Amino acid sequence: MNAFDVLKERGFIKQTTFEDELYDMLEKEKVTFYVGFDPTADSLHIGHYIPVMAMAHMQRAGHKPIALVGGGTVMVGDPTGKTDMRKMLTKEEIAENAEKIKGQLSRFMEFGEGKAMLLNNADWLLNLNYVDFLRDVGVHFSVNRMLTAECYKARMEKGLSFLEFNYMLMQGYDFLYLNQHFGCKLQMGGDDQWSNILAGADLIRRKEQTPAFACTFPLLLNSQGKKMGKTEAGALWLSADKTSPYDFYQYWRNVDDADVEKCLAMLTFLPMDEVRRLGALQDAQINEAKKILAFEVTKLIHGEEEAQKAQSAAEALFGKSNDMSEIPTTEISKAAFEEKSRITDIMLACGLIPSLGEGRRLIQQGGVRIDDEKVDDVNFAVALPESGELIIQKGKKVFHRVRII
RNA sequence: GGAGGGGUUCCCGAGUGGCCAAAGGGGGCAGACUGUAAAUCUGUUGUCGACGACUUCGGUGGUUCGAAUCCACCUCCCUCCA
Repeated sequence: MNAFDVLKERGFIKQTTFEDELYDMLEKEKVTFYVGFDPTADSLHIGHYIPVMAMAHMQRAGHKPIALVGGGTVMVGDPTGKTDMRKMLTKEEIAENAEKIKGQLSRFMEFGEGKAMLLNNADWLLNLNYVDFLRDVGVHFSVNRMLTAECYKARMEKGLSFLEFNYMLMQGYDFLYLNQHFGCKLQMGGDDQWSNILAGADLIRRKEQTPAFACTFPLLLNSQGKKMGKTEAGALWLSADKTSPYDFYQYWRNVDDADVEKCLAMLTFLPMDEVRRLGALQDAQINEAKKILAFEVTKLIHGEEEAQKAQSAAEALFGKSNDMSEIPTTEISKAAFEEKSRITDIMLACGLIPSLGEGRRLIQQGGVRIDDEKVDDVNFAVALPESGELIIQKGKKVFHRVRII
């Protein structure tokens, strides 16, 4: 099956250039393509996962991925769709983030001789000569045309610095560089990158007179058009330190009915027949599909063992099983417990609430239970449990174990 | 460089001397209803030893019994002109 068909069927294709030509090329040859990742944080989040999955599908179909860490381009910052200029990171922060992201990416693809490659554009961007670059690359860009690009619209209102205006040229140059040095012919990325990707493809066609293609993925939006993967704590991260496997699992277990099929198609490797079957389930039955979705995605990101644990924890709390072993747990020393045994203090110590006032509010509204007993006194003093542990429930879905040591 | 307009709580945005911990909306959290869904309705949303106290309205200093509100300086942003 042509890689393009696979991606299309699973909903990965948003826009492409010269679709027919691209299709033919993917049919006939092993295509080297690249996707860029900006090291703005020290972990990838779920938004990056769409491209990662797409790369994996491409690799399975026999093509050669290049994962490009934007260690050079972040120095400038992509203004696309942003209303404000991004906070500038120091060179040290960027280098550190780039390293961590490299580590994460290598879990999702096979790297090595003849397989996927991992590059950092800092290696060629940082030492560019300004005048040479302008004469070499800058001549091919029309400011008039750039200004009409959709991606700068938000900035035409609030202002765009010259620094950021150069971002497009740098990303375009990346593509050219990869084309010249590695025969890269296709750049893929989130749909917000469309303008930047086109810039590169055009640059190659102009300078090298050879074909180059652009292809974008849809952003992961829920049925209401909002970006998915946002939680109270911010983004849904791929690293276990930032988003625990349990929380990660719960996020997918709780997706909107309308989004289940799309998520299964894009975030898992389940065969499409199965995806369609699960997505068609109605009413309460669709919970089955959500369980599978949550398990599969958690497995891909955190491994089978963690996925299993997250699933048993969820079943213990919401369902039939009594296996309570995998709930998030906080250990409190006996001395500390005896000193501060007020329920709100304990919740604060567990990180369940940001302040005592918040805890008080929760209790007043009947949202706190200890070992399934509703707490109705704000100053309730928790008795030292004989078993050495207790389960605090916050709201309907958040469970936390306290173990006295 | 010149002229004008602004910086308010998580976000947007009211407030122009005491009645302001600060309207309204968004978002968040909780309750009801449910399928660990959505929609809807209700409550709540600075902190704390809590009918009180403390910290908050870009920063610093001042006027005043009393300042988010008035004055001075500083700083950042926007618009127009150069």
